[in-house]
Amino acid sequence: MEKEEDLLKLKNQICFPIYLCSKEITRKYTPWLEEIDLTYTQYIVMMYFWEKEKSNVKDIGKTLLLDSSTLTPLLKKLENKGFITRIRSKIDGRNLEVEITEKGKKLKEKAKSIPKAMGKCIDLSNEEAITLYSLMYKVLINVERSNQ
Amino acid sequence: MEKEEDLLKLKNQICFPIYLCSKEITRKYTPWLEEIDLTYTQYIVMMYFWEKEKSNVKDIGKTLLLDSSTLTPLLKKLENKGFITRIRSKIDGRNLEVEITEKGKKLKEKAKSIPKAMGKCIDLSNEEAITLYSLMYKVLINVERSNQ
DNA sequence: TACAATTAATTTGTATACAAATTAAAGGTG
DNA sequence: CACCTTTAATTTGTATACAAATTAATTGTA
Repeated sequence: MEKEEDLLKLKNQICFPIYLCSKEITRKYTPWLEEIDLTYTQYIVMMYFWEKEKSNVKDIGKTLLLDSSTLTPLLKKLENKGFITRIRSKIDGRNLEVEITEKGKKLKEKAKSIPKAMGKCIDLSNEEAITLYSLMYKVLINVERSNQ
Repeated sequence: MEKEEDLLKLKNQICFPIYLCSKEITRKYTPWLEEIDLTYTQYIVMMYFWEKEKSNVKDIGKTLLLDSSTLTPLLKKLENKGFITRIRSKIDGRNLEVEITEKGKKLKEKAKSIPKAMGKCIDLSNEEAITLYSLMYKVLINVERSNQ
């Protein structure tokens, strides 16, 4: 039986390894992403646009769980790099229409090899990966639900 | 059979949910940690000191996988709050001796309830938690190993 | 149709994160 | 013992993150 105070030990924490994993994985991506002039968060946003050509700040944020105040400067950077365009909507001036460019679409070709390379580093069996995947989404759903 | 380009879809990413989980969990901690005047990273560092009263920047960084350039300002903040002391070593002037204070030790009492509250939000069965835990450390070890 | 309420994005402020450069101290070697 | 190398921490620069405040536009309603 675990004492309440033992739960504060790092080795008994479940969140700590998740935090570490996220950081180390992001760090691992860096050299590959540098070759295509992206950071990890920018890569996530580009993946979003490789599936959905046009969107707006709010919808991006809802999918990627990113605050608009994080997205605003990030999208400006992607615009400067020529991967997306940002145009204030004429129908509803509150919205910003964000759209992938041809250059942005072409970037997908260069990024193609990254998932496999990363998968090799993470080096989980197919079964382990599936288990991890579903557990992560379970935690996500539970944590989000507990917000209500 | 998955096409190479399908691996770039967000729903096929294993790293993306880890990234999301880490962020959302950190966000979930915030209100509880605010009550004891800590951020999540500061909390991690305090957990470290609840197990090891005295250390230095390098050793903290090695355990928590934090760069010294992240730790320097963070430790100064913890010092300002009175939870630790920072004293340049007299034996080896390159080292900074970082030590928990009485106030820092007392903080543990206030933090005691946090792990259980967080566990309730995450809401995994014992078995799931163990599986997740070991998978996270497996990924961590694999990713670190791939750095050599 | 004025105007209050709502909504979307931006700005501001604070706190990570890490790479690269710098500083300062200690160790190793001819 | 001078000097080169190594090591530990700090500083600098860039990029997230998010809360709270602000701005600008639209919507709902009396």
